[in-house]
Amino acid sequence: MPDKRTAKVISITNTKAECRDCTLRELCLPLGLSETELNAFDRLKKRQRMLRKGELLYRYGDPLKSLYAIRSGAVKTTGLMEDGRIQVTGFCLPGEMLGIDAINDDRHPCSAEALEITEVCDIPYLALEALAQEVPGLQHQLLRIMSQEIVRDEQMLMMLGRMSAEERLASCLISFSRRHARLGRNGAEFKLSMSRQDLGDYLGLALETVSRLFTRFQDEGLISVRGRHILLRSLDRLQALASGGAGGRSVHA
Amino acid sequence: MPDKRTAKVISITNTKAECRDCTLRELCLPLGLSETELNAFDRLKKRQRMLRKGELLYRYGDPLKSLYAIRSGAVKTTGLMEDGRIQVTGFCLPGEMLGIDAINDDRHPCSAEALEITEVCDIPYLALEALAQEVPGLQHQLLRIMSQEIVRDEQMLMMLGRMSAEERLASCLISFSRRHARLGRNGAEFKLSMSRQDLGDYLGLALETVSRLFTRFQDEGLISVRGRHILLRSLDRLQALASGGAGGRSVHA
DNA sequence: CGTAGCTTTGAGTGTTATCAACTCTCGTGG
DNA sequence: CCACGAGAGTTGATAACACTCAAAGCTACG
Repeated sequence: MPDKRTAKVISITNTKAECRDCTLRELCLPLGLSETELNAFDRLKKRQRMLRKGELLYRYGDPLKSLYAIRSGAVKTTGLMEDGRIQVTGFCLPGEMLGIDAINDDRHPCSAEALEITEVCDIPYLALEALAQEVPGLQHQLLRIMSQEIVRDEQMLMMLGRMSAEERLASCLISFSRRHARLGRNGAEFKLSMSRQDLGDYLGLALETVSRLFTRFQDEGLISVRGRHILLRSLDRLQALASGGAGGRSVHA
Repeated sequence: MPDKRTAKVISITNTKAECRDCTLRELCLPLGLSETELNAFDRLKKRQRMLRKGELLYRYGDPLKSLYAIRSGAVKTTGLMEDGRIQVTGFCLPGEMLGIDAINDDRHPCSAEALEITEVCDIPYLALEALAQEVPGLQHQLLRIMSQEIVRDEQMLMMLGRMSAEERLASCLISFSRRHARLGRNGAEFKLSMSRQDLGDYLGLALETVSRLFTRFQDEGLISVRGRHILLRSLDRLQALASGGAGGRSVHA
């Protein structure tokens, strides 16, 4: 996958990164920091770099050096079972953080792979923890983000444990929609950066099932699909589906 | 469920609790704190109280006041779907912590219910966060515990997303075994404090499936079951089962 | 323009859910 | 001490949802 010919084009790697100038400031780790705190945080030497599609940010077992923030693009994190089965534990979009599950024992318990050209921001962890000791707002924000990750995982547990295939895909689409909207993009129309296989490995479904569901949702007028291009046509009915509502008909709660 | 007659017996509630005297010190939040740090931590006013079977420690939506550590007994945490379906997101045994998923937005995103007589330790959260700001070891330990929770949830995702019913129950039994052993108890023999229904709601299975699996495991000589009393007869073969090994035969890796 | 990988679609199967009846256990009160 | 009842657990029959295997259609990239 590494391609020699484009290598020098990517030498934009290892630029210094400052949050004060970043458009994602208010969606990312620095959210809620005061002016002073933000300045302190920007003294932390963060690195910005670029990953090509398929490149790994870190790999299962790697020692924890940094946490990562996505600036653009998309990343999937995958856990591996002994017998080779894969579970995608999450997709990361811009403004979201990555790697906090490594704090527990200083090693990454999963691998992270870029799904497209992706800019990430390295935040050296030891320095971050030290700084959080000084800056109350930062400690709080760090704890908050970790707690949020736990909540997300628990919602995912609910999804995998108790939802039908249909409900899972509907929830997933709604989640993507919300996260796109958060970035100021159109929440009703977006391009998936992951394959059907990845979606299946995330939702606990076979890729064929995911594919069939896309066609079904389209036939029912819920969405339009062309390959990875998605248009949500009825968010209401999707939402009803996602929460176990009666077979896709919209429900007036 | 609340029973007037036993009420005054339970008035051991609201005792002050000190970690220095607690046998679980090395398994719980204070793990790894220095003598000085532990003293500082003990200045935090923690409360000890008792829950009877069925009592709720907190309920979905409650504001975050404290984190909780289990001293004895067992607790289950449950998320609820709009249509009433339940997902048990975890079981908590002594030495384990509870409530950290509430930090994200200052409300508990799930309910916590005692499965038997249970002693818990209230750790007021605001004071804890403030203290963590002063005591580096404590901040670190707090971050570590949260990260650990994320790792656990991710393993659970793998389980629900990719494992068969058989593999799920085997993993679950092994997990209980390890956690009992950690407490210095016999890891091969223990009493489940939860119903088949609870186990099903945790593993994403119907209670009937759980029941059938117990009988099957027993027939195959993997375990002995009498109601909630479990004896693990072949940890090796269970382990093989849990990791997708060939139908229960022991595998020489 | 060809090829490799991704996606769709179909047919058949299997695991697990659901529904229903029966049994066991344990706590309660007679 | 025994009888009773309720909740928990077991077992069986049936059905559905999603998986697997297989093949054909697309897309995108070189």
